[in-house]
Amino acid sequence: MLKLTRKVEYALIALRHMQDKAPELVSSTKEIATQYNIPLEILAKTLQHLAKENIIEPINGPRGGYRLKAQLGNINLVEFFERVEGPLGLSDCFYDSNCLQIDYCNIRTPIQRINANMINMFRSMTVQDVTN
Amino acid sequence: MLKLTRKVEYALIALRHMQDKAPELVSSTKEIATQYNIPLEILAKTLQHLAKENIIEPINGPRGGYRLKAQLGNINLVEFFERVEGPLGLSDCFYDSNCLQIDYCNIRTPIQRINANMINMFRSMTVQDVTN
DNA sequence: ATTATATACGACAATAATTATCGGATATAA
DNA sequence: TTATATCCGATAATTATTGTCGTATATAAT
Repeated sequence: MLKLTRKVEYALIALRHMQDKAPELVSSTKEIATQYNIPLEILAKTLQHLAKENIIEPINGPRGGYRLKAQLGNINLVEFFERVEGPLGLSDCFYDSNCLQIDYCNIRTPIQRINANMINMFRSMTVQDVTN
Repeated sequence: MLKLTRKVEYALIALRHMQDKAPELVSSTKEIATQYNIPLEILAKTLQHLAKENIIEPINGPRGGYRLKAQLGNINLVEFFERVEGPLGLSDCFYDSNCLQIDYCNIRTPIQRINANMINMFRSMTVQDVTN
């Protein structure tokens, strides 16, 4: 409960790795997977996703890899989580009405308040707060 | 990601249901399950768990059920989540070292900071903030 | 040109966590 | 005695997450 996914963790590890280098230097999937002991294929998918989101820039071919493209200080954690994992919320019912309780639920409003607190908290931090 | 479990939601629904009644009145599992469209057996387990935690009091036999025992305003949400679901944290590595990245991880410290923010936020609210 | 090394990406498989079900026990009010 | 309730371990089903495979495309170096 209330956990980050591996995908998010791998993404953050990779971003921090890139951030620790000079901006023009490139990091390959293999290099990162080896160094942090992350399954190569999963990390590859994750990085491809970040590239599609324009957070990193892919460089094809041998000696290729990725480097940072976006300003990590401009991406707050809610935005980042949603770009990597989709809609964020303590319960699904805030963005999807497929819940058996929804018509009778007596905690929807209070949970929504708490959800708002959580969202605000994550929005007050940027990716750079993690990668620095 | 970052979701509550059904178990926690069912527990909160049940507690609010009890809180809405006069304190000496009893609510049966069946009554709550029916009213909120919750699978009976799961709710039963959840309520048994809450009873073991001394949050509610069981009344055996026909016309039995449960009623509130603890002061919901005295139980903050971190305590509640942990009593219902076990240790709380954005990643397992804060209470369990079974992680392949743990020796090389470059985001452990920053994630721990964020985790602390989240814990503080949930600790600043009580169960009563949900059931009222 | 050829080769080696990289990303790109859809389909699929395995694993783990969550959610739900079953069977039979005990307690007690009517 | 009976009906209705909690109690509780074992297990099954479902879903979400995590991981794998195969193949295609891009490009730098030789």
